[in-house]
Amino acid sequence: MVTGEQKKRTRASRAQASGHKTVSIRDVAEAAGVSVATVSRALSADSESFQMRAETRRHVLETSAALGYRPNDLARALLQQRTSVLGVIVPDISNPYYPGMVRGIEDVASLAGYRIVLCNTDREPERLNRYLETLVKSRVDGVLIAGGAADTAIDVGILDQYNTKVVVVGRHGMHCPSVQVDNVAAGEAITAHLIALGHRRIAFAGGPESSRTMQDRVEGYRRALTAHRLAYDESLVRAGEFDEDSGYGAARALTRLPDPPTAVVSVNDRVAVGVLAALHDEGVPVPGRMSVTGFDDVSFSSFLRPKLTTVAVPTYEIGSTAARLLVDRIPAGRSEGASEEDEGAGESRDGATMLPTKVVVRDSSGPPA
Amino acid sequence: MVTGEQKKRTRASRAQASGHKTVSIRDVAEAAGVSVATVSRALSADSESFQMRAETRRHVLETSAALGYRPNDLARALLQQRTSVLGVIVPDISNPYYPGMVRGIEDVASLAGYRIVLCNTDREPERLNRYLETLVKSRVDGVLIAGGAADTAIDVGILDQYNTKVVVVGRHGMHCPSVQVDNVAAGEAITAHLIALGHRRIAFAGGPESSRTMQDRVEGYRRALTAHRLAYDESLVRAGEFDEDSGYGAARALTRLPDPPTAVVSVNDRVAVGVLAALHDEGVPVPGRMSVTGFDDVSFSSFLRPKLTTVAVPTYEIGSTAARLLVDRIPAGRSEGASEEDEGAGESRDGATMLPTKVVVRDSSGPPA
DNA sequence: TTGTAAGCGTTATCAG
DNA sequence: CTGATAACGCTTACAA
Repeated sequence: MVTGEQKKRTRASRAQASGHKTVSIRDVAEAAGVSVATVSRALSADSESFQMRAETRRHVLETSAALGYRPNDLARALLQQRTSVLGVIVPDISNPYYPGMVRGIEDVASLAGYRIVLCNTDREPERLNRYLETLVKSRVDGVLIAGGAADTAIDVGILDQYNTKVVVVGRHGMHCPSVQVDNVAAGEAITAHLIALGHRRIAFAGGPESSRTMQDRVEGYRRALTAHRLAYDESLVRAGEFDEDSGYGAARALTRLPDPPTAVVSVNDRVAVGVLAALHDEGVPVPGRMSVTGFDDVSFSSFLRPKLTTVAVPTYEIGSTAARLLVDRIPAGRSEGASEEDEGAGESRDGATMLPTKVVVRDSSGPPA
Repeated sequence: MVTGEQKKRTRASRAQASGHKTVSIRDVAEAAGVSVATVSRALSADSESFQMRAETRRHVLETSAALGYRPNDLARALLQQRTSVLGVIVPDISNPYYPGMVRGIEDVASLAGYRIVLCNTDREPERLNRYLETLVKSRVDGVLIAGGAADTAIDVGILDQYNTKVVVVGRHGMHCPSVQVDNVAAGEAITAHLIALGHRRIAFAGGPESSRTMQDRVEGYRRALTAHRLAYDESLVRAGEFDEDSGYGAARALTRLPDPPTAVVSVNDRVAVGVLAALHDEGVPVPGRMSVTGFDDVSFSSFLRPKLTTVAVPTYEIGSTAARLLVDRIPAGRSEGASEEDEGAGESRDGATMLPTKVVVRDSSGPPA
């Protein structure tokens, strides 16, 4: 009795002092004249599975609604040891490659009952690790790491110490599942397309050398050259950023070469836009005197003039696939461990799920002059 | 004694059963041979403010590190009544207007010690409200709502019942602070630019009629017309989506009109890209026979040929400003209420912070033929 | 069918 | 200077 009164007074006074009134399960219980357990049962997701008088349930539901009660997910999470939160780490959401992917992630996460917390690393390993630390402290159920130095000695230890599942997008050195596109093959394919058109001097534009994506696409470009017995000329590979400016600069430099290339494969569509702009400014007709290709196939690619030949990369699917992979790795019940069964269906633990890319031939590529 | 042993056994067995070993403050306490209170103090952020033997602190810190202990933010949040999480609601992160804004939000949130959870509504009020519900249940400290039916009877009640601060981006009918750009004025300015160039028949392309942003930009367009005694011709206003396709379709329709316009203001840059594409395909020179303007000034605008005349909208700043506004509204201590003082410095409760836009004249606009 | 009470992992308030 | 212990809000055996 006395205890009850005290508690009530505590809550009441705090609420009064702070000027607002977040209602808890106990408030509902008191108002409805039942115990908190009963309220919990009435409001539980699988309420039906409990044996209780329909009348009681109805009454509790009504009171709860009347009071505007919202169960505290924090308390629940603390108890159940799962937060229904996924960490999503990307280099930079304002890089057009990622929004589609994040959308894919959020869509399946949301459908599966998860929220996502978004982190931007700017490809700085230090930031990556700081975010991982934060995410672990907040006990997210899983983390999805996309691009940006995923290799850099990520402290996987802390992740699985706290039972945090991980899925990586892209190539990496980590011991965990991943979703990838074969950028090497894609780079090779788009370059081969140019070679088939008759090009012999082909340049490569844009992208930071530290990026694995960039490295792979260049590697593919290089392989295509080699496969067709064409020389790999370093002066034709212009690294930079993933933006228009890099493309612009690269193209200007390229056209000024004593022996300029007849085609340039860009590391992504933004870079290609820059290339196209520079070529336009230099009065170089595309594809007449120079063929140009992009990578990713973002929305505006087919609206450029000339329409951009590019490699379609299914960013949305990359995201949704990765999210599904992650969600599926998270044990359902509150304290499952590594029970053998739930890892079923040929889904390998550390497997790389490869998604297809596709060369989309449009108008910016054609035979050399 | 007995109780202690029991507890220990419980933890141990659970850990064993589940196969992993998330370490708690009690584990650290036991390992270090001190009480949990001491551990908590040693690890507290303002540890220095506590009176304790340096030796003890050092020892605790070491043990903690050795065990790989990561404090559980959930427990802390439950106790302190604040999660350090911000909800961010946008129509669609893959719409290029939002990534920059979200980046701005995340940057200041992160710096202020907040994480952000991202939600996409696709402008569906139902989804908006479902997300709000979720966010409140997870007890986020604040919510940032950008665009997309922010008007639609948002249940503000539940928000401040659970003491969740809100900031809105864009015009709205809610009783809370907001960050806005004056889209009406901007629409008027860009249209005026065209009029000053000598245009008399000016069209408007793209954007869903349900969008407030669209409505405002059209309204500005209309006002400019009226101010200059030009007729507002409904057949010249082609609604659609915010994408390239809408621009393309609108432009084709416009050029086929018996008395086609000599200029078209697009609701955003993506639409403008579509317009440009259509005009190119129709053989209509820009700006020779048709001037085109965009809105937002996204990264590629200055790389289009002709370079796009547009209205620069500071999306990053919109995000960072809104986030700062929100963070500043969240009480620092754990259970502050609406104490009068901390609302100081002329920062009005429901004020609209207006951010400037700027007409950027480039090459896609010029005098009519 | 419903209630009691033991935690989940912290921090803060008292004592010692 | 350090240690018990009571919350925070919820779920779930176990009792009644």
